[in-house]
Amino acid sequence: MDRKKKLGQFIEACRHSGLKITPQRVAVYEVLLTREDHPTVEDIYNEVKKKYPFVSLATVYRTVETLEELGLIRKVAYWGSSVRYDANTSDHHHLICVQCGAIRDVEFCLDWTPPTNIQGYRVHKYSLHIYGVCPVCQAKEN
Amino acid sequence: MDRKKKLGQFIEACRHSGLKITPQRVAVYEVLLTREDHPTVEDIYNEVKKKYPFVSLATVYRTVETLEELGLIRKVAYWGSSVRYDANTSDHHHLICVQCGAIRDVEFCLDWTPPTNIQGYRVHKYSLHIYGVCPVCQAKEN
DNA sequence: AACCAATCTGCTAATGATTTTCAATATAGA
DNA sequence: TCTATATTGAAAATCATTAGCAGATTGGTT
Repeated sequence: MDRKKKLGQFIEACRHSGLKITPQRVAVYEVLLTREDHPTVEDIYNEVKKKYPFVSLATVYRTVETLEELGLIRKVAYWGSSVRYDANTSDHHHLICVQCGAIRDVEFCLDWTPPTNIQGYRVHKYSLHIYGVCPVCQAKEN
Repeated sequence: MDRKKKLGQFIEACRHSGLKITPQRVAVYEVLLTREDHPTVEDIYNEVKKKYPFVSLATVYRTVETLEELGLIRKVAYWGSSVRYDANTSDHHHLICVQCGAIRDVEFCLDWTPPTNIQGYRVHKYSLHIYGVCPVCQAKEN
């Protein structure tokens, strides 16, 4: 579906910035396009390794940084100790499990727009973090 | 003002949990009660060192963990590489500078209450993260 | 189809933040 | 004051992330 389109945009963005299109880069971005759970770099690495067993963790770190600079992915403010990434760069909110750290997109919008100036800060954007217990962790409680 | 009261609650909580009341613990909590900028552990350490030059960074790490377990302080979901702590455990929102990472409390409330169940998550609470450029960084732009 | 310059990659070592280990010390209750 | 137990400081260990470098790939040229 629009995964194809997104990959096309990525190729385009690389060309535009003089970046080379390597299988590793494509693979990293594909993993991010596929997953809904806001994976860590380690998660992405494990996924990419299935296809390219020789890929290096350092390359995955470098690639997510590149993708972020291209504006194709975002860091997600997180709970645990590792950074998580999100290929959905449109405005949306997150649902965070306080037990296991799972992060999902919230499927509704809050129709609220912040003032452009709050307490002297020049405001860019906002995001809502909703904390709770995910269905999987609830099941474990019994 | 109610810093006294909060310290009293802390003493009480320690007694209740069989934790000893040490000058280091009190000092760490006092720093957190005083500061409005959601300091990192390193920040707290530097502040505590003024009073107790021999304090160890490890002790500060241990103490913030203890305080968090007691429910007296909270980790703040963060942007940069170090965890930041907040002695304000009531519901409130944060204003984050995307340049320098400064975090301030937002002085207004959003009168919105999330549903108690969202996409299967049992919702506890939420917080709003507003990103922008703080006055100090704006001044540096000139 | 082979060439070349520039960019990338994988490996390894370095860094920064946080946690653990452990012997010595301080606290709280008897 | 005495003692059991929790806590501390200092140093080593761990985890996530970044940097350095030599060899391999990419993409534009012949």
